[in-house]
Amino acid sequence: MTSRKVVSFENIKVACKNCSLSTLCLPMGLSPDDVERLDSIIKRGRPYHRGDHLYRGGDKFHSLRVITSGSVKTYSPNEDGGEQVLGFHLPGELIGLDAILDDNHNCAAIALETTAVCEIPFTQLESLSSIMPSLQHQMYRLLSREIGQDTEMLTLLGKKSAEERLASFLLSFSERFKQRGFSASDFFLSMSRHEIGNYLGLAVETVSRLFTRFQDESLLHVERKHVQLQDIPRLYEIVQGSDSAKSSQSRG
Amino acid sequence: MTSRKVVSFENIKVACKNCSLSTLCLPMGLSPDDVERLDSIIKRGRPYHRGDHLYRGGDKFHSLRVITSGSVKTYSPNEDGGEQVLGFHLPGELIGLDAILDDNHNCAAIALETTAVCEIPFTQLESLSSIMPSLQHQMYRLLSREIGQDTEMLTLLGKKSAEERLASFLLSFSERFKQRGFSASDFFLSMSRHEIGNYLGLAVETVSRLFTRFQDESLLHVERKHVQLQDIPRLYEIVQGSDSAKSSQSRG
DNA sequence: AAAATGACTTGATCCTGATCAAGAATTTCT
DNA sequence: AGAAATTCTTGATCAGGATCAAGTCATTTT
Repeated sequence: MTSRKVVSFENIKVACKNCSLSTLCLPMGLSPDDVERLDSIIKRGRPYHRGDHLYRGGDKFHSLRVITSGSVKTYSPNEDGGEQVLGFHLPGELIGLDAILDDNHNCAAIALETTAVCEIPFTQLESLSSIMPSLQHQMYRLLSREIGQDTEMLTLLGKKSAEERLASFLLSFSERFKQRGFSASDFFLSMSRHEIGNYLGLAVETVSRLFTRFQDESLLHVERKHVQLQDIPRLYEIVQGSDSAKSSQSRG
Repeated sequence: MTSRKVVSFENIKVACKNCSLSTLCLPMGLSPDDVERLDSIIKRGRPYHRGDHLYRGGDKFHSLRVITSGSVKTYSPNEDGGEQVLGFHLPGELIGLDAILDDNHNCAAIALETTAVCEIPFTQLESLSSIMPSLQHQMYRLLSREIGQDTEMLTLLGKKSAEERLASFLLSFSERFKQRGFSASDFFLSMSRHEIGNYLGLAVETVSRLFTRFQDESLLHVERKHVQLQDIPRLYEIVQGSDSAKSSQSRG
């Protein structure tokens, strides 16, 4: 056996340069050399199972994390025992950015299904970004993007009706699945109705009723976690908040 | 006149090292030398008047801005002509972070009163942060803080009642004025009731009624924009969402 | 397979806060 | 100063979505 050219399957899989997510992820836009250097500080652990915490509120912050497979819910435990769901994260997405401020996780992250992640020790990432302007720039961009996404969410929670919120939620998943090479119109949601409601500032019952209504209106077909979007353009109209979508076909 | 030691008032005023805000602002935690270097890239223009835009949605992004006096509202124009108020910014606060992503302002910023700002050209800031690890770290922290603040706001809009929202709003100003050396209990709000309502996801009328009610309950005294908080501890109880505050003295 | 558990749906009712409407106070304009 | 335009307040009514309650379906346990 010639050892030089033989690489095990595992070795191929775990490098950024071989990762199908690299165009969505931290290495986005970096040169191959830079990707290699970034890769050298990344740790890949065993996968998490459904319900496992990646980190909890109060945990010491050491690493940012990128989901590589599966999905994750982040949430902020609030004083009175409840929680606010902050986001649902798919492969390629970076979590933990809010913990940089004081080296402490103020939020928690939990696996919604079997989930693998890359861990990026932040101190090392910071050092690396000092000597790699493109990485520094990428970090600024990712942090900025997170802020932009949060402000979109503020608009959603501050101004949108229940149906606009759910339509927006579904289209967000549609777009993100599409980006990742999956169907934009046929997918499984890994979170419960309760979690969707919490995230969108709605009661479970409202979410359930809306799914039923959207199905009655032929916007989608839904069966438990399996969603098939049947009229994406009209979902976009609903998100716009214009009542054009309503008036053209109101109720059922 | 000996020219060496004579410095004009203006020269003193415009340097970070002489600025009373430096402990709240970008220079926070930097060494005097580093502050000096940061200072060298900062531009200080003429003040804005009430209603002037610092930037508009769609403007090309070139600088982050720090408010040095006055106050600023940031908002995101939404499709149907309306707007979502994203924040009210006081001296020492940094705005424009959301524009790093694509070198474009997606939001707008407008002066609520006569307002002075420092402009920090982002390209130069980025170069500087490459060679000044402490500045880079500070930037990461500020971006992370912004994310944390946004997620707090998500909880507010997703879960809190109208009275919890207004109490939270007032205490936020109370804390920020206090940090800046002003009274925590006696201040002027520079924004209109309409803008408060928009920010908090409430109708103007609701905001107005809540002010009246809070006054009836001796939580505060309000006259137009002038607010005097009379029972800060109870306002904190209200924010907690526990109905302890309600039950102890309901309505008036 | 039966029972238990938890997730989801559906229906009935209630309540918070929106909307509509009008008047009062303040600021701006001429 | 007087008129006009805003902003703010207050009252009356309405509605979207929460809450309460019960039942259905799916999954897990024994």
